[in-house]
Amino acid sequence: MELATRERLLDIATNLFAKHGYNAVSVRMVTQKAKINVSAISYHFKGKDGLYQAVLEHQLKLILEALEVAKNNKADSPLEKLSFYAQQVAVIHKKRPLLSRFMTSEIANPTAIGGATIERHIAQSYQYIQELLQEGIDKGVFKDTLDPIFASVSLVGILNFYYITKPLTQKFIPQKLNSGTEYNKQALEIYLKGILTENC
Amino acid sequence: MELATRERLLDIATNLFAKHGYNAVSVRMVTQKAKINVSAISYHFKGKDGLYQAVLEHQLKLILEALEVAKNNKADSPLEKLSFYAQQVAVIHKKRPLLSRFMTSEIANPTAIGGATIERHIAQSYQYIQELLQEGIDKGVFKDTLDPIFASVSLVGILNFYYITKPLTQKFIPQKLNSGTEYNKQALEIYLKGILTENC
DNA sequence: GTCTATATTGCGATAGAC
DNA sequence: GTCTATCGCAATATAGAC
Repeated sequence: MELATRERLLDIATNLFAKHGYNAVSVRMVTQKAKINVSAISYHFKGKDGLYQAVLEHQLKLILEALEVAKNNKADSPLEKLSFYAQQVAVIHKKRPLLSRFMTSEIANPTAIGGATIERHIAQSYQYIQELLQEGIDKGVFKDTLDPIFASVSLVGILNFYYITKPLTQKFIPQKLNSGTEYNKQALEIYLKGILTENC
Repeated sequence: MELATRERLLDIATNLFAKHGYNAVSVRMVTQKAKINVSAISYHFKGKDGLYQAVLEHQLKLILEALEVAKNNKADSPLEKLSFYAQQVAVIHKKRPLLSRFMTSEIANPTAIGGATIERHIAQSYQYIQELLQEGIDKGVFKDTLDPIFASVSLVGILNFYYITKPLTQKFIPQKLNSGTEYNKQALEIYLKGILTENC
């Protein structure tokens, strides 16, 4: 069974936009790969902008969903919440292997279509993490010398950089099947050991 | 005294390419800002590709230079070498505030002009860091459970992510004068505490 | 829903005058 | 070194036939 034209276009466009970026991809490329006429883009998505927006929405959807799930962990300690959040990051990257491309591309060179949307997603993530960090500092489990803002950047950075640079590093870093999960585990270990108060 | 045309074009092109990326910038934009005719690009740089290449070369030059300087620290311990390297990262970002834009853009969507060059620069940095980490593990100062490859990604990530996301986060993260240096200091602290063997 | 045909705009490059 | 003028091409978009 073949995918409906709209879904096929969305799939092809996702891969092309992820690899080359919005401006380097023409709607002609997309429709040629889909073996359909150019005008199909306008019919299904009201133009190139609409196509890109549809792609982005699908890619970003999981972020806010995961954030909502994380926020419902009321019972846990800040340490456990941070660990759960980190795990969610790995899950999302596994489900959406191209997401980091879009995020990175929009961070470096925001487009009129995606820039504000991505900014909103990142801002919400940072806010949640900063609250967790502050809670941990107040409770004495995280070092009180920490700046929660800087520390939130460090966490997001250490957790995501592996995926961001993956298209580049996979040429000189051997890839195993569950590397993402393994990286995530070690990165979180380093980070948590780095922010916990000494108790020995 | 005005800058020579060539330098003025280089400067304007650097800012435009950094902000919008290679494909979103036309040579007409550059020359209009410089208040000079389009054909000047071909005259001075043999076309748009040559212009972008000249911009990239200027931006990247400091990376390999800093790496050479770092490698000449034969006397120090792995711990001190890592700290020195981290400090160099902050220095480079201060000298070239737009460098992270180019790196990030090329990582997400490599161009035919810059992709391979950036890859080479990053690979060399990773190799140096991995050697330091291995040396530290062998000497017993870094945890022997560390994977030096993953740990090198974590270090590069935690050190650079602040600069990568700066264009985006500066809208909701208050900026101080020497934030870069301060971030760098705390990030390195977290990372080093995270990889050092416990000795208490 | 998919096609052809076409309108319009902007791109990079360059020959040749000054 | 800088300009004008122009070429050739590819881009997005859309009206209208099927």
